[in-house]
Amino acid sequence: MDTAQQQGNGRGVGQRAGLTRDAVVRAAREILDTDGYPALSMRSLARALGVRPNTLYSHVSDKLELVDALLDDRLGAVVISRSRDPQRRVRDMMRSTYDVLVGTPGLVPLYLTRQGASGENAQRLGRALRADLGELGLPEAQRQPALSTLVVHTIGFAAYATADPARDDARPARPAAEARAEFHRSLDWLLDGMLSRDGARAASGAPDAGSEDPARGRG
Amino acid sequence: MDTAQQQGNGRGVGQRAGLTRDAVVRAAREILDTDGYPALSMRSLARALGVRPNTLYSHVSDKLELVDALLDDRLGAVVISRSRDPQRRVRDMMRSTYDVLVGTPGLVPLYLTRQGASGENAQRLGRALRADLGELGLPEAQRQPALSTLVVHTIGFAAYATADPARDDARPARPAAEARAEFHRSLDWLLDGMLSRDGARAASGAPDAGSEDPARGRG
DNA sequence: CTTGTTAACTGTACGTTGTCCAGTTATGTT
DNA sequence: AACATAACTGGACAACGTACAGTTAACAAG
Repeated sequence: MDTAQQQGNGRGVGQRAGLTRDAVVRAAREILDTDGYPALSMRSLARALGVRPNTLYSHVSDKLELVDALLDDRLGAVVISRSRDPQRRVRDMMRSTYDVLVGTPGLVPLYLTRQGASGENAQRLGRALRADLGELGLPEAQRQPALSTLVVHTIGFAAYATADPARDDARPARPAAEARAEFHRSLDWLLDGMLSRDGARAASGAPDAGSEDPARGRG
Repeated sequence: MDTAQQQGNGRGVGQRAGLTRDAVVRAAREILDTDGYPALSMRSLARALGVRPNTLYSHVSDKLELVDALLDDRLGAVVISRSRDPQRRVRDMMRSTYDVLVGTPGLVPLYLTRQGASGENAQRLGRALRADLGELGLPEAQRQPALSTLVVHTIGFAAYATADPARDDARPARPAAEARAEFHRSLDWLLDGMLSRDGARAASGAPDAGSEDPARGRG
């Protein structure tokens, strides 16, 4: 943090600004926190760094790569629970994930689009959760499905909570605390269903025959 | 369908093309089906209709409005289940929703962003589901939360299933049938947890004290 | 059958985006 | 002290959504 990121735009051609990939990601995160995702463009980011837009491509190959870096970066803020009860651990980590995601609204849909960020932090979190699910008695083969179920559910709720409501209808934009409580409840439902023997039965051996063939899209 | 939508670009100024808002939406849906969401721009849509881009603004106020129309349009393909068992009805409708959503990959994240489309079809589906949830014994106050839980969960899974995997890692891109089965299982879990008395207890009166304060994002 | 109003269209253009190409030159290596 | 590397600039391209000001076809009213 010695020579970098002052916005000194009075720099001639060939003069270095001392950027690093990390500095770029960090600056992007700052824009994200301050002005939200729509305000994050390669150009605004370059401007914030006192640099021409194309310069960024020396440190990041793509906007997509930058976004991926941001996604995983965020996941570093999720706390790995240290509770004694494994179910409580899972619950707390998912709650924490939700809170972190809701903290950066515009980014959330991208977690879905990018299949949940496969970076370092994501893997660390995934390992912890898988271990806990194993400890909770889920057979090996069901752990990964259960994990992505939890993750997708959580991201989905975060995305929904941070969505801007449709412009035309005047729904009063439900407060964040309420959305959070709703997520907590649904998470309990999901965990209950997932971990109860009943749930296991319904999942594997339920009479699926006689289903009325729920038309796979007709348009 | 008499005078419209042939791509006769040899039309002078002031000459009408006979467009209607419906024709525009229909053409947009076609582009969506054929070439996917990224290929849908106001300009490509105009090109497909044999018209200049700004013409579209006579029929649609915005791209956002167009997208909203498309979102709800899609939901029209969801089949309202007629099964005898209300839980089966709910399950089938959510499954159908999933199938429909997966049918238009690029559109799915927008359902989250736009808070699930509040158009005519969405409301029809919502009414049916709420009624069934009532029939299943959920108290009035819990129906709406339960409904959005189901919806968010379903959209989340559809979004995840249709996401293009991160470019760098070579995960073998799990087949669609597998993703579908996974969704079915998770939906059963969720319904089980939601409708069991156990679930109700865990949701309302569980000892939430003593939680280790799952840090709400630390930076 | 004329007249006037409305709204569907075109032409043009603005500002924005991500990204590429061809240079320049500071920096680290030999 | 000469050289390779890579961090930068200048400029540009193709695409995007959308606005403004015209032209004129279609329709209602007289």
